[in-house]
Amino acid sequence: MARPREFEIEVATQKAMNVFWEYGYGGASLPALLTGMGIARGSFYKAFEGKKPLFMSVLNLYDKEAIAPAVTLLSGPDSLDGWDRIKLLFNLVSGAAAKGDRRGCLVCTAAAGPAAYDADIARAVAQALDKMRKGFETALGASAAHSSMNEKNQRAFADMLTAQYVGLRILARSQAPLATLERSVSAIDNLSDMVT
Amino acid sequence: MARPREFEIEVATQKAMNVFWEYGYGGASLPALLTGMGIARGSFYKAFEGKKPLFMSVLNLYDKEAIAPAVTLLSGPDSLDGWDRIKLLFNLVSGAAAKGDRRGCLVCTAAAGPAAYDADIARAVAQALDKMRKGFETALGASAAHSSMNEKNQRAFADMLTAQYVGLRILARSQAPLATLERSVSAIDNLSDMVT
DNA sequence: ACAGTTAGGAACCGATTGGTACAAATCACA
DNA sequence: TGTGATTTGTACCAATCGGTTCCTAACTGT
Repeated sequence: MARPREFEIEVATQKAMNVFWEYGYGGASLPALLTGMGIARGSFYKAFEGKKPLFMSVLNLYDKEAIAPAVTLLSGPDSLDGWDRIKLLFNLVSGAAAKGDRRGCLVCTAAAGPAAYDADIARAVAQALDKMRKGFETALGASAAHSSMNEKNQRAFADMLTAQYVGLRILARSQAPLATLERSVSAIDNLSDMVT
Repeated sequence: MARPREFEIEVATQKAMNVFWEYGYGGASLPALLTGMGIARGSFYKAFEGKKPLFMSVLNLYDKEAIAPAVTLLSGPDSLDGWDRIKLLFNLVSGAAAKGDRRGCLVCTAAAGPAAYDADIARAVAQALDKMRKGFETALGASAAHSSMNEKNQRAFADMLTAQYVGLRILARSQAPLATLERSVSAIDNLSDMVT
């Protein structure tokens, strides 16, 4: 009953995610977003409500496409020991940097940026990171070496690993030497023999 | 033989540091900087060369006023065990957040922001963080529980602690719940009993 | 074929960005 | 008391920011 949209919202949001991921929220200008999304200004404001609402959608999408898989990895499979899952996750992080991916983590970059002055973004960031934290907690519970820790210490350890994850991803984005990232991860690997 | 400057470069740089610290590099607008520094545009461009050169000076000042003291804490005194110094540092970090200081660390915020696309800033950030890393390494060498670690593992552990520091300071800036920061630090405290 | 409805895209908006130009004010020295 | 040197502050600059307006193009149901 009217002219159909020439693009798909989800595809455009996905492309917007890539732009935000590379440039950050503040660094992604509207023209850059439009180019990356392959649409014009008019279509943009028709389909979305503006830059920030789009970013909130992007955060939601990133949660589905990046956070959730990480949490899934940490939560299973049962055939893999919990601590091995954690080691695997951190090795994937340094591995991504080794392959040249220096974008870091969209949520972590947002944490260091707009979350400081925007309550909505801060809330979304906190929720995403809390999922990571729960993932670490689940993995620790499924670790032969750590499942006997008392609940309080397990929770604290999960928080620490979350902070470690954030730090690593920020360092990756800051162009830190690859060796630095890999040594940090190797130290995590070694912790497996020590922290029980 | 000419009109004297009505302000002191160092004091103005100090004030600029506070503005950058609170708003970040990109978030600190020139008017905001001028207001914070208490000078006018003309004086600014006479005394400094622009926003980015000023920021480089600010990074240098931050290195002196915040990084160096932290490294000093990690490097001594000998009366305090190395690991206790590390614990103290992390407790100071969560303690600052508890007192309402949510600015995080200027260098860490820069790592997540302009360091991604500005090589000069990335270099300065990497240098500052490497000082922290060396501080951690020194402290580990002065720790009864860790001084016997082999050099490679000690280095990796120091890198890991640096990433932990960055993560914590970013989380503090992101308005993360204080309890999260404090649990992370308590986990570091507990590591002392475990990682040897 | 036509009416109704929506998407597309360019022109435009005021506000703000970092940076420059220049005249007036203020000093030191003769 | 000039005179030369330098700072100061204002006016101004082009460029860019995110966002709005509005006309045209394109499609669907009748």
